[in-house]
Amino acid sequence: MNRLGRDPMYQQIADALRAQIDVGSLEPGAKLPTEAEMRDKYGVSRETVRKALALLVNEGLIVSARPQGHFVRRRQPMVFRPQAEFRKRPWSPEMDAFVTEYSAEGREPRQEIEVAIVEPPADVAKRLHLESGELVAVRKRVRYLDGEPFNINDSYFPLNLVRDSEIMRPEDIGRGANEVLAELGYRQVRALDELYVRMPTPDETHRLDLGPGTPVAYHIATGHTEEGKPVRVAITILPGDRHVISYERRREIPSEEA
Amino acid sequence: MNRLGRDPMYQQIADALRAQIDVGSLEPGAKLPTEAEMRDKYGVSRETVRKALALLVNEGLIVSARPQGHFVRRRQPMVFRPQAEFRKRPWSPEMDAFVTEYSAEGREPRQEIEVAIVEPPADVAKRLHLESGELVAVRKRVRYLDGEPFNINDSYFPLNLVRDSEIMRPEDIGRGANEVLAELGYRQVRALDELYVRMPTPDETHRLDLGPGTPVAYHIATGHTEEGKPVRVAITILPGDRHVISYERRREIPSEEA
DNA sequence: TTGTAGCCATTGTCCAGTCAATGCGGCCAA
DNA sequence: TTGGCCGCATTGACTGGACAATGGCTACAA
Repeated sequence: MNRLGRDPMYQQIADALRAQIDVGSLEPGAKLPTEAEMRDKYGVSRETVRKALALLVNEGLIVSARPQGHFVRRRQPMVFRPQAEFRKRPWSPEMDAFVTEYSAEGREPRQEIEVAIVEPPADVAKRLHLESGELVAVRKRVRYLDGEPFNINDSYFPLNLVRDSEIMRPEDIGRGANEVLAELGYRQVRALDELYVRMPTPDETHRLDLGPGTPVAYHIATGHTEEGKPVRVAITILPGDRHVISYERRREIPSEEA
Repeated sequence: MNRLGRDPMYQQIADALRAQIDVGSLEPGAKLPTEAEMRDKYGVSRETVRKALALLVNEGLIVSARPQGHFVRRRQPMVFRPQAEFRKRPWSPEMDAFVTEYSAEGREPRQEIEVAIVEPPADVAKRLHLESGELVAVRKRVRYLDGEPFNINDSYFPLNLVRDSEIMRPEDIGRGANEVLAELGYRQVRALDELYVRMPTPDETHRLDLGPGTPVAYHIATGHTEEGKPVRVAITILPGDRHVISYERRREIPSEEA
């Protein structure tokens, strides 16, 4: 380990550790050497070692647990399948097997629900075709698995559609909010999903108890009725280290064309 | 700005800057104060200012351009629509409008193609149901827009299906590799998409010229024939700051159930 | 006008140190 | 045995400094 290979020292140290993690000589959950040990081993100052570690933390490869040391991160994703709301059972044997493989079997789910009437955020207002000043009902849910927060799901509905309905009550709706909306005469037949990948905001970091180096998927689904009226926008924040998002697709039947 | 609000100083400084960016008083492209200016303004050492800036860089909010200073990052995502390969024209007017809004109009696309015969990575081998030792053909593509790398797309095919076919030639296939596969008797009718969100590997960072604080989506699509035989795995790496991924969904026709 | 050498503001890298915070483990008392 | 206190190893926060690297700008030369 020297300066001739002209990467900065902290890069070289990070690379060395990353290689050990990739190769498996440092397994998930394993403890890294302490900062002091690495300082002596590489002959640099502690701050330089810390910079190398900070790099890996930001890459999501390791976590620090003061004062125990640094550890290789463990991962165990669970499936998020947006299509499930329109189709409980997968079409294909492939998807069936996939969902089974990643199921959260044996883990204990829980959710907290909160309902409010608010002015919609700009992106929601736009997708619901609302004039400025029109209000929305929002059902905010935080979902937990084994006591750990797993994702945030906020569903927005135009207030004039759902006022006084079951949707306004902060309880679990067994048959689903979509079904309630359908009973009110607004059955969704199509949805448009958008997925953005970015680093979390500080608020998201806090609400989801995210470690540094954990990106999130920002999933925004807009549900439309047969007539094309948007009646629901659902925003889900999915921490990258706890989820796989999956879709199944099928080739169109030729007669499908306009 | 003081220590009483017990967040560390570098957090407070980062928060102050983040607020200015959120509120828009620092617009995309704007130059931040220099480190020396902030050191004086907040009465801390330069290293502490740098730690605050490093935070924002890792959040993807700012970039540093030595020696010009730090700047608020610009974003301009384009649409990635996996369903396009089975369905050129969107179903719904909503998706149509969405694709139009984010189109890459006026920008100049280019791609580099490379073909090789390799042992498949473990995740590919598993999805193609290959025994260990079986080889695959891989078409590696890097797509550019206006000279900037935009995404990486590697498509894997079981070698025994595509040997000597057009797929092995490192040129653009106008009608698509899927069509060639169909002509060979392996028409894909279903696909299973998985999306993972994570920080890029150093290799991806290099190939896509990613700045720090840019997460990626790892999109892995497995195409199946009518009989359920997997014939293609496509892996796409999508930098989070340059893409929106979108899907459209439709409620099933009731008779669809098994 | 064009090229170029060098100045310089700015960020990048690194050091050697101080003091604070944290949580585990062991010691001791009830 | 149990419970609480405390020491200690370890990471976190921060300082004030040094020198390197970079790229734009200016002034001067061709």
